[in-house]
Amino acid sequence: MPAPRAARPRRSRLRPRAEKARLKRERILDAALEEFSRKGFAAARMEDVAQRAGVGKGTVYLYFDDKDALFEGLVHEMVIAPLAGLLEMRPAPGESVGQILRRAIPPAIARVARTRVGDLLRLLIGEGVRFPKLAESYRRLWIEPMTARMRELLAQAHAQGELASEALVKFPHLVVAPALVAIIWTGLFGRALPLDVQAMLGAHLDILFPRPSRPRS
Amino acid sequence: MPAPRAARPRRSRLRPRAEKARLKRERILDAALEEFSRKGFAAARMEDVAQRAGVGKGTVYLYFDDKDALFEGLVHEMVIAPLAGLLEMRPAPGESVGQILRRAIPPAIARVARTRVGDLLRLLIGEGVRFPKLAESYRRLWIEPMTARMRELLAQAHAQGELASEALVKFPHLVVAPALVAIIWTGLFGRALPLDVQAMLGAHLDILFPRPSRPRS
Amino acid sequence: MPAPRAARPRRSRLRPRAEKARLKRERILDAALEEFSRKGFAAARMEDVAQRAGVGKGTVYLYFDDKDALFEGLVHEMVIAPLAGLLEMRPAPGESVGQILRRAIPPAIARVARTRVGDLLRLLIGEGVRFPKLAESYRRLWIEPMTARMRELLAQAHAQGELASEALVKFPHLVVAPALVAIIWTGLFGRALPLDVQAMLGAHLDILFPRPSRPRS
Amino acid sequence: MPAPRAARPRRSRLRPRAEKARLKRERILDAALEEFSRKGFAAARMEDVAQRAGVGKGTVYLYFDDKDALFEGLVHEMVIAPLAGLLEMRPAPGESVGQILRRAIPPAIARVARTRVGDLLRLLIGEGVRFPKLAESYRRLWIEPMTARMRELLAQAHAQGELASEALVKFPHLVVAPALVAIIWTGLFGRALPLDVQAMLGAHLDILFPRPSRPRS
DNA sequence: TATGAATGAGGTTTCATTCAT
DNA sequence: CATGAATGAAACCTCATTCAT
Repeated sequence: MPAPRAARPRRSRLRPRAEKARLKRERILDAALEEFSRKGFAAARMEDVAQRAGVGKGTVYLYFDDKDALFEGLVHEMVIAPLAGLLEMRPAPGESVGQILRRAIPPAIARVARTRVGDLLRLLIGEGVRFPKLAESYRRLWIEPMTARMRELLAQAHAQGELASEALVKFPHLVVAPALVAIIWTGLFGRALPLDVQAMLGAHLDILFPRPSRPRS
Repeated sequence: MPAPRAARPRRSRLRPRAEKARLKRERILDAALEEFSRKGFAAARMEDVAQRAGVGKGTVYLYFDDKDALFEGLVHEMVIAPLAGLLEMRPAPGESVGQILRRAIPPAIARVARTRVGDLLRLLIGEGVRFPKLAESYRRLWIEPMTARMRELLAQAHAQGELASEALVKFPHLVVAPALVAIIWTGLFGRALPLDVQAMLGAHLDILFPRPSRPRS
Repeated sequence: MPAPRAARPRRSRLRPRAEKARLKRERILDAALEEFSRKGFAAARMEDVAQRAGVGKGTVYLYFDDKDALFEGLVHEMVIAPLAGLLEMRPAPGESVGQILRRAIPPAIARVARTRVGDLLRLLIGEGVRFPKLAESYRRLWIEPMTARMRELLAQAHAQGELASEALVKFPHLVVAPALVAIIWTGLFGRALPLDVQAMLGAHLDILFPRPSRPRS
Repeated sequence: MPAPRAARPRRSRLRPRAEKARLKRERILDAALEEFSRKGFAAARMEDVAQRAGVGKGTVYLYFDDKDALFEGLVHEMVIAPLAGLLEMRPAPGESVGQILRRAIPPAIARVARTRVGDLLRLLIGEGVRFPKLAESYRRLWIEPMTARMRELLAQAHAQGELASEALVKFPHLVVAPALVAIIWTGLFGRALPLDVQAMLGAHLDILFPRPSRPRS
C-alpha cells in the first residue's frame, strides 16, 4: 500500500512524461519495500512486486536492471536517504549536545523501528555480506559521515564537560548502539516483549550525558 | 572453517554406531554453518552443504527433515546452546557486578563476532521474521533468561551503589546493546573500518559501572 | 498420436490471443495423453510432456497447476467429455431400443478401444483409487447419468417386450460389461489374441435383445 | 506389526531353514500386496513393504531381485495362482453347465472383488502395458486356459441345448465380462454406489443359460 | 513505453539399491 | 543371513528474465 504521496507538483502539465515515470518508479519502490521486507531478498518475487505496484512484470525491468538493482535502489532511496536527515543535527543556540541528541535520536529511531524501514534494515544486516557494494555505499554514505559527525559532537560535548566519559569520542558507536537494539528487538520480539523505545533511548542518553547533578554541597 | 574437532579417539573399534552418527551430524552442522552464514538461508544449496560435509546429498536428509530443520538445528546447536554459557556468570567471592561483566562479556562477544557464529546471528536478525518458531525459541531460550539474569545482576549492582543509573534495571538491553553493534559492525564493515571490540565493550562497561574515582594513592 | 486437429484457420492475423492459448493447451493435452497412457501417471515425466507438446517445461505449468491437475484435466477433456456423446442416444422414429444400442455402442467402443483413450481408461481403473476426486467426478458425470439413461432405455425395452430378462433393468451394468472387456482386452492382449470388438458387442446385444425369431420367410 | 505366525509346522526340526525362509517370503508378499494395492506400483515404497513385513530393507532384496520382480512375484502368487482354482470347475454328476458356473463363479468373484486381490487386479489392468512380461504370463497362465476351458464348457452346453446363443462359443469373454465389471465397480464406486455382485452375476448367468421355461402350453 | 506468455536453469526432495557390519 | 546407513539419479516445480506484440 503506497504511502499517500504528496500532492502532484504544480507543473504537471509541463513535463508529464518524466513526471509519470517518476511516479511509477516510486510505486515500484514502495511495492518492493513491502515485498522485500516481508519475505526477504531471495524469497521476494519480482512478479509480486510488479503486481503490488500495479504494473506489468516487464515494466519493472524498464526501471531497474535486475533484482539486485531493485534491492539496491530500494536501500538507497528508502533507507540511506531518509537517514541522512539525522546528519543534519545542528544545535539550536544555547543547546547542549545532550539536548540535541535527545531531541533528534529517540523519535527518529522509534519511527524507523516500527515501519517497513526497520524490517529492511534488519534484512540488510543479514544480506549485507552478500551485497558488498551495498554495504560499502551504506558505509560511505551513512556510517562514515554519521560516525564523523557524532565524533564531532562528542568532542564538543567533552570540551563542554557534558560527557560521562572521554572514551565516547573514541567509540561513538556506543551512542547509537541502543538504537540498533531497538530496531532489532522491535522486529523480532516486539510482539511478545514490547519495548518502550523512546524511554530506553532517553535513559541511555541520560547515562552518557549526565544531567548536571545539583552540587552535593 | 570447521571448528577444530577433538582429536579422534584411537580406539576406533570401540566407537559405537551412535558415536559415528553423532560425528557425522556434527560434520553436517559445521558445513551448514559455513554455507548458511556465507550465502544466507535461501541462497545456500543443500548440495553444497552435503559436499562440504563430505557426504551424499541424501545423507543430509537422514539427519534433518528438510532445509528448514537444518537451519533450525544449526541455530539451536551453534548459537543458542553456546550462548547459554553466558547465563552462568557467577560472581567470584568479593567480586563486584561490574567485575563479573567485564570478565565475562567482552571476550565472549569478541570471540563470537569474528567467527561464523557472528555471521549466523546477523543472518538470524533478518530471517527471524520468516522463522517465527525459531525467533520464539531464541527468545525463550536465550533472550528472556538473559534479560532476567541481567536484571538480577543490575539490581544487585544498584543495591551496592555500583550503577551509573537505576534506569539500567529497567532497560538491561542497554548493557548488551554494544555487543550487538560489535557483532554487526565486524561483519559488515570490519574489513574497511576495524573495530577493537574488547576495548569498546570495556569502555562501555566503564561508563555503566563507573570505577570508583578515589585517588589511587 | 495427436488427434487430427482441424486445419489452421488461414486468417492468422485475426486469431486472437485466446485462440492461441486454447491451441497450446490442446497441444499439451495431446502430449499428456500420449505420455500418461504410455507410461502411467507416476512414470510419466512432465518434461517429456512439454517436449512432446513443443513447449518449455515451465509453460505446462502456466496451463495446469501441477501434475495432478494435468492428469485430471486430461481425463476430463479426453475421456469424460467425449463419452458424454453416448448419453445422447435417442431412438429414431420407429426404432427399437435394441436397434439404438446396436447402432450406438459397438462403433463407439471399438473406436475408444484402439486409441489412447482406451489406454487412459485402463490407467484410470487402476489409479482411480488414488484420485478419489477424479473417480468421483467420473462417477458423477458419466457413470451415474449413463446408468440412469440405460435403465430408462431398458425399462422401455422391457415394456415393449424386447428384453431377454427383466433383471437387466436392475443391472444395466450387464449391458456395458462387454464394452469394458473389449477395452481392457484390446489393450492387454489385443496383439497376441486379437478380438473382433464389434462382433462381440453385437453378439452380446443379440443375446440381451433377442431378434424376433419369426421365420424369415 | 508381523501377523502372529501360525504354530510351527511339525517337522520344524527337519528343515527349519527352508521353512523359515518360505514364511518370511510370504510375509513379504503379504506386505507387498497391501502396499502395492493401496498405492499403486510406482508410489509404493520398498521401505514400507519391508517395514510392514517386519524385515530390514535389505532383506527384501534377498528374496526378490528388485521392485519389478517383487511386483511380478506378487501377481503370480497372489492373483494368478489363486484364480487357477476356477480352471478346475468340473461338473458334478448330472449337473448342467449352467449349474456349474452358477455354483463356481459368483462366489469366487464376490470374494475377489472386495479383497486386496481385487485392488491388485485393477492395478494390473493399468500397469499391464508397462509389464509386458507380466501381461504375457497372465495371458498364458490364466487367460488362455480359462478361455479354452470356458469354450469347452460352452460347447458342451450348446450341445445340450442349454445356451441362449451359439455366439457364446465364439465369445466366451461374454461370460466373464460382468465379473470384471464387478471387480472394477466395487473398487471405484463401491462405496458410493454399492453393487450386489452375486445377484448381478446370477442374473447374468440366468440370461445366458435360460432356465428351462415351463412349456407355455 | 508497457505487457505478460514463454522459457529453462537451478533448487529441493524422494527413494531404489548397495554394501559394510 | 540380515540389516539399515549411505548414496545420487531423477523428478517436480519455481521464478528471474526475455521479447514479440
